[in-house]
Amino acid sequence: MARVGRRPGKVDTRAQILRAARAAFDEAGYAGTSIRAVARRAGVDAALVHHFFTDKAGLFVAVMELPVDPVPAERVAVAGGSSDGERVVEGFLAQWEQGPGPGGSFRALAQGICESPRIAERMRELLAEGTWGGTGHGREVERRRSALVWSQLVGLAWARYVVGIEPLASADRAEVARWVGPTIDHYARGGLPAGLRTPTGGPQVAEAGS
Amino acid sequence: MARVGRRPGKVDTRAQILRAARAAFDEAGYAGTSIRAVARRAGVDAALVHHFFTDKAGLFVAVMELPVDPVPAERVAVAGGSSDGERVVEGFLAQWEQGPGPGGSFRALAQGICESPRIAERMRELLAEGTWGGTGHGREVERRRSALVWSQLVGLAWARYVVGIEPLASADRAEVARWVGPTIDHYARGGLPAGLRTPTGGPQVAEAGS
DNA sequence: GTCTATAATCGGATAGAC
DNA sequence: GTCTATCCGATTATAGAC
Repeated sequence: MARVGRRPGKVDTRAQILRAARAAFDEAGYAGTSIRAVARRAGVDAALVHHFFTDKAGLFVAVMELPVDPVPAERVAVAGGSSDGERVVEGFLAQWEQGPGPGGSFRALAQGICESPRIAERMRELLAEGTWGGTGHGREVERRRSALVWSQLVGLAWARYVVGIEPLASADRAEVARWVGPTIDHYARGGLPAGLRTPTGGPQVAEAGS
Repeated sequence: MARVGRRPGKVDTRAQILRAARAAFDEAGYAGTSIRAVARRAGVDAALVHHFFTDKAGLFVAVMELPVDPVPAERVAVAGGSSDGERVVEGFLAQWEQGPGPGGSFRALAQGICESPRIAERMRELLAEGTWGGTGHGREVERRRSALVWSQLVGLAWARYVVGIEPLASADRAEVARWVGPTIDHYARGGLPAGLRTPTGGPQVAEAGS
């Protein structure tokens, strides 16, 4: 009874720093965000940030850990049986369009990857680890498919959020998904035996599954 | 006669700064490169760089102006009649693999775009202006095609050069081109009338009409 | 046009007291 | 766990002498 609503004293400082850092990275990017600024925003001291996350890259990696997973969409695309490209694209985009800034998190992530080799490496790990669930056959091909899917998704996000190329920047998610979906399908499960083939051919072939 | 071989006294200082800046950006990225470092490298004073290019972003934009054109490949893809996707991809990659660092220029460019809105805007301009040569019909569609092509190309470069995702990072250019080429073809001239269609299907649909 | 010197900040990181 | 104080390094930008 008395233990029910136990308020976590001061447990939230770390999480608070994380939230502040995430917001700051979203707004100002990786280089544009200082540890001091994060601390100020979180209402704590800068040294605290340090002794929690060691250094700036560590903080960034920690921030990226939980809230936004850069891979799940891709995971779905390759591993899941229902590789509906459109859904994958829409989900991928939706994930980055939660916060206030339009795709601010993506910009921050991209910036971080550019600047810190450590972050880039962390991304590689994430990608590699999340790629194939249990399928042991055709490792090489699966890896290739996964990489190709990811390349298109990341390029799309880049065009939409960072550079702002029209009509990709302003179009509806659903519309963009319609444009890019087939490519994802192609990469994820299109036939590319050896000499390669052209894109899937999808819907026009009666029930394309799914 | 006497004027033939006139050596340009000290005309090369500006160009020298540009070369130095380009090399520096390639190696250390945008944020990692200081104006001072550029000046040191060029053998001139930092103030000179300033009074030539105003600020860091200006220098970067100037650097990007001439040596590497981020769009020509795409221009070929959309405008040129011979929209050979594979060629486009290979040309695009080859362009970034000239210098010492593997794709260092791309990383630098990406970093610059991330950080400086001004650079991002400059990129937007470049993209927009280089997109359609003289074709006035189907502006909207052409723009979309162009944007999609660019999204895939940039995503590929990102995966290959910046993050280093395998097998995209180590594979031969030609091989990567074989993987991605069909997608470029699809975006550049695949049929997507209104309700959209799925990837080209290319060869199997006789003359796709364009 | 070119460079020296310096101003004015601001960044990350550490040591050590509460 | 938390914060104060501080070191040290680097950067942009400017003022002004040759």
